[in-house]
Amino acid sequence: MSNENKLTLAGLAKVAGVSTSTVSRALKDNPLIKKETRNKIQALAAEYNFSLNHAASRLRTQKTNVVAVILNLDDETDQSISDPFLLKVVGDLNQVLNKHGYELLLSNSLMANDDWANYYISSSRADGIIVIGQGKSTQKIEKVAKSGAPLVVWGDPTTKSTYSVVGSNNELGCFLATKHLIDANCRNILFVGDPEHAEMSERYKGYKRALFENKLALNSHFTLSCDITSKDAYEKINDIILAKGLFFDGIVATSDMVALGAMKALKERYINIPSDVSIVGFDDIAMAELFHPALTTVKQDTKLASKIMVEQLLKQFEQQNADSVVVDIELITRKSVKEV
Amino acid sequence: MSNENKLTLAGLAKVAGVSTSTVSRALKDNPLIKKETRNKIQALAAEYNFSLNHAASRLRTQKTNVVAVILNLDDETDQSISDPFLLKVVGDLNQVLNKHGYELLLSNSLMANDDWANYYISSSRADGIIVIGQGKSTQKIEKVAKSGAPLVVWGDPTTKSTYSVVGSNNELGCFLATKHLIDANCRNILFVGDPEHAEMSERYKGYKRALFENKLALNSHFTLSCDITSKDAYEKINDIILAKGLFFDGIVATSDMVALGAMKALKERYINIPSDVSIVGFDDIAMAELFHPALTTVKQDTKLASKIMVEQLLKQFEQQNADSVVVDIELITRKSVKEV
DNA sequence: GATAAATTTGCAATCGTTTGCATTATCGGT
DNA sequence: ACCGATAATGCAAACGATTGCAAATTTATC
Repeated sequence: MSNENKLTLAGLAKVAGVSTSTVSRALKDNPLIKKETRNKIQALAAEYNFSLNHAASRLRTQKTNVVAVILNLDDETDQSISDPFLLKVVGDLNQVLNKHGYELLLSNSLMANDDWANYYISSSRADGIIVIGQGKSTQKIEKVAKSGAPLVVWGDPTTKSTYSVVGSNNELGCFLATKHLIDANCRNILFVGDPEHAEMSERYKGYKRALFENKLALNSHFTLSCDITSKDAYEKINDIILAKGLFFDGIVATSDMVALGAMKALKERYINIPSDVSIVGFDDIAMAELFHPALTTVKQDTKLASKIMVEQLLKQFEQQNADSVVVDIELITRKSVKEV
Repeated sequence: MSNENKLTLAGLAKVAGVSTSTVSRALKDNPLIKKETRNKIQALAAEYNFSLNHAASRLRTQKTNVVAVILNLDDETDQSISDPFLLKVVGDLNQVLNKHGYELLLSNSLMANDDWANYYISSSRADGIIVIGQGKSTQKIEKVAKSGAPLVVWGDPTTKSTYSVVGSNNELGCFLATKHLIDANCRNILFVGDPEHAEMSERYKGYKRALFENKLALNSHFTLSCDITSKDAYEKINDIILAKGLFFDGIVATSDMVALGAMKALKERYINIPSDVSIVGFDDIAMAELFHPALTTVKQDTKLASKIMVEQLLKQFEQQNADSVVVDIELITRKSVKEV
């Protein structure tokens, strides 16, 4: 309504009969100001429904209290932006950031130009950047790192980097997953995922190590490259069965969505899970246990991870430097792997 | 790195040998400035990696180019914030907003105080507000509406309101869903959802109308009140079967997550879907077709809805007023309802 | 070549808070 | 009642971009 005559600090000061400095301090409960004056002004502010102009304080303090969260997507497919796992991370981050008094500015890599530091930090839209996903190329991320902007990346923390990466131990996770299949007597294990993608390539290593340590041959036919979407997984599994028949008895999927897509393809061909083919996913999204059979998967603790990411970012706000940190993963055994 | 001597408009002006006004206009490609001057300055800006201080322009122009998106959650459970449907809407909104040059500030109703208009608009953190979900109480929303702030709500558009609501025709959606079950010869149809929740209560009406028009009795035993989470649905279905046995042959679920939770409970008891119990969901989340059996559900077109929501908001930025608009729903028949 | 008209550019105030420093009020002690 | 110390407040200069209006430059006209 009456937006044209919005009450400002100066206006409130006049009402209170004091200077703007006093009001400013009083509202921040600054002990420089006498207790009763503070109370009086705070009461007045409440009464008049006063709210600070945040744009002005940003300009003055050079602090935005905003963190930009960038969903780093490889391809322009709409699919990937709807991966429940990524969105879950966003939701969790939002909770934690809010708790620390920061707001979350959501972006995806398709938007905004390539110079993230410039766009978000220099232009003072945000105080720091959290990138979700390393993607296939870490070029843009490294550019941010080089600029010195506060930065935390959700990705693979075990690979050396100049910036703080927090994430699960992907190699270990996939090693455990593969090992679990081997223990269940699977001998022909398909790896379904995108080995070129940073995090996924670590998972691929884990897969290979498990095979190697168990003296199973690594056969390139058992690497099925596909996007990290259920749709693509569904199609690729369909195709490969059509082309080569059912030549595998286990699947390591690089994400739950991939696993679910694969399961759908199998079910449609009346291939039983887990007796014909065992499968293990990655992420442990909410849906995993709702599926039939309930999906055995490697759980990534997004809640804890979000907490850590924010902590690492806050450290950088205080000029401290922040290392990479690996978040524990856990194999959740359900029903999609046959029992021995 | 060199954050202390960040290049400002004035700095760039000095380099270019012109005034700040000229630079400011040149960067905006203002035709007031001679074409070659514009080019020269733009080139210089690129060379020096210049970026405007957005906080300053906000203050000056009183425009933030930010839209606050509030996830309006009823309960403090973490579950609901991870409902893939809601997050999908956020993702879609982000795409559309970006396309129009706006950024998305994500919030949930638990954060921020109760006076959203004050917090976001008066304090100039955002130019407008999009609320996702009407929740059980529309009090906070009405407060925003009363303040005159640009506002669009995702909810039930068929109920009268003073603000712009965009959403599906929930009554019709659930009517069709129920009708579909009746056509499949279901006679004892359970409604699973929260009739006190704004949108859900409309769905409840649709359910009741379908029963009524088909001369089926409405029995309060067939209304199963539960939260909009798979977990709660799972438990409630479990409980009710334990208490009363399998006294129903159809389920109308108010969301896909609820449907999935219910299906899990049924499957665990070896109740066949759809031959023993048919079920239809609401939303059509990505997972719906991956399930086994693939879930028949009422599709809400989030992409289109997001586009419309943003349009309605932009209208308000131009002082035009924006009506509520209903987005078409569609019954997607898959495999969770028995065929006749 | 002088003047009017059109095109470019610059001046300076403004947006609303914050904060170092100066100033004024208050208080205890003698 | 006076003085120094301490507490409480106010002054005024930033922060950096935008924009109405004035000024300067160029172009057109006779």
